[in-house]
Amino acid sequence: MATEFTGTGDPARSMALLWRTAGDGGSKPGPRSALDVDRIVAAAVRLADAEGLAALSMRRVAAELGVAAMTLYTHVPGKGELVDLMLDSVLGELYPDEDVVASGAWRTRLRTLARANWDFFLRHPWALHLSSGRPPLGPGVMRKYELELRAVDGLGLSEIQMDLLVTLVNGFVRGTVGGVQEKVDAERVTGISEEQWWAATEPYVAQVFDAQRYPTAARVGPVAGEELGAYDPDRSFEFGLDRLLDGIGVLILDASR
Amino acid sequence: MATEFTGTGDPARSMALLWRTAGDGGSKPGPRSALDVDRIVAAAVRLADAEGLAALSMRRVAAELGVAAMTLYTHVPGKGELVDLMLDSVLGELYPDEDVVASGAWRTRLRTLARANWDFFLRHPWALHLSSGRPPLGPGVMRKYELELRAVDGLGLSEIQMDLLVTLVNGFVRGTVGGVQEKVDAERVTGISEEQWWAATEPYVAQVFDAQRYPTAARVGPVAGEELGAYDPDRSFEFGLDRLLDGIGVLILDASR
DNA sequence: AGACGACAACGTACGCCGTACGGAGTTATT
DNA sequence: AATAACTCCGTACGGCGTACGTTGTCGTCT
Repeated sequence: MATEFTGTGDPARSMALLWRTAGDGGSKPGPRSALDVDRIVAAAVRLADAEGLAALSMRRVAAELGVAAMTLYTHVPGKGELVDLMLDSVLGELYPDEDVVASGAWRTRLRTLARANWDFFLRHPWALHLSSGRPPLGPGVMRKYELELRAVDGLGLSEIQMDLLVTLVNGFVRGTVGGVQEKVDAERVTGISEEQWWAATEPYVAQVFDAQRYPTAARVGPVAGEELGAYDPDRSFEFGLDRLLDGIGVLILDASR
Repeated sequence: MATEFTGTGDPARSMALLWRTAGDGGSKPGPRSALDVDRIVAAAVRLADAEGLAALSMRRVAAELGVAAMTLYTHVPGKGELVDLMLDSVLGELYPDEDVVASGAWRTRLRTLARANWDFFLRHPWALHLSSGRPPLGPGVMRKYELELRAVDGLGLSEIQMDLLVTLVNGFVRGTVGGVQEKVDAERVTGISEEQWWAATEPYVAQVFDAQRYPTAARVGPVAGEELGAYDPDRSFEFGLDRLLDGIGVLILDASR
């Protein structure tokens, strides 16, 4: 797999699809469609959740809906746009309680924000592999940006700092969840569990590993492997988040002086 | 694109390839090969650097080498293993001066480490899209892990904390570079510049954007867009790194007491 | 009522992809 | 000289995204 690229088509069409502003509801000639964008997007999300981005093909989605592959193209310009729609759609799940990210202490707010994104990526691992460079500017993305800005509002920070901070926390979650989630992904795709993989690989590592050349790794690796292998996988998330929040605290303290 | 998965084949074969422990040098029957693993990996890296992971196909790599597609399979078990080899190979570029990450103040060391990884991902954007869940345990990966552990050694931290810290900084870079690099990626792949894309999209955003519903975004978005659009793209990297280092400083201070 | 035209559905086909398989040619060893 | 191992690679299969054109359905207009 590699990252899907999107936004290659007509922006007007993409925006109309994202905001569902296409049909005016007036009756039109031609048969009523049994399909619509929402059903297609929902089926695609279900498929990607269950089997990963690699399994997401127009033919598979169509099959899921009991329809021929080309039928999808009546409703969606192409796969890229479908992926955009999928992402914007699932982003709507974030922060069901909108007030939670904007009330209470800043530390709690940011922790909630980070945790929500972390859970989100665990629920929809495929979202990790989507380009974040040119996000689909649909309602889901807009809402997410707004709510996250509220979480860092009123702290005496400049607008620039607010934007940078939101980007930072999102980047941190993306980066950190990657390491954990990709293990789960790999297990599902390859059918080989983490333990099986390590058991198969470890003997060969032992053959080539030179403790003279890598003394620090020789000391830390085994301890970390035992401790972190057995523990809850999101320990690195909590650890990182604590460090990050401490650092953000310094900034906020400075800003309030 | 979506993330490439690897490590599906025989671990013994993979490790032998990674460590180049296959041939014993003894003369063997059969014609001498004009090709070898290094040449294949180098060609693949060149291709991926220039045109991205999506353009990396066995046929293209073979063409680059003036050879038929299936010829590659004589030297490499499959595409997954080739990608493993590519990653381990380019990781060897990191930290050409090995002492730099292990000497001086911890803050400088970590800054150097992060910057090196940031530059690395800018040079080889495709590496971002590779699964970090089950890294190819070759010499490049081992060396990287060792050198990064040295950067956090001697600070009074436990082995676990050292491992977590290295993971954290790496995760931060991955997450942060993604946002920047994918803009560049998108530009290369789609042929549409960031400005062109925004110019084409902005009018439609204006139509659907509701400043009542998104007051904070309405306030911050334009400022951030102007300021960060014009500035050096790695400003968010520097900003994030400063926050992160401040947070790590708190941990190290605690550990030394 | 009948004709028209817009629309949904979709069969076929093209050029990509990774790679399984088996054959042809080459060369060090026996 | 015979053998066996080895490299190279032509062909083919089942997947992919999707361009194109046909068919059949239905709301609308005459």
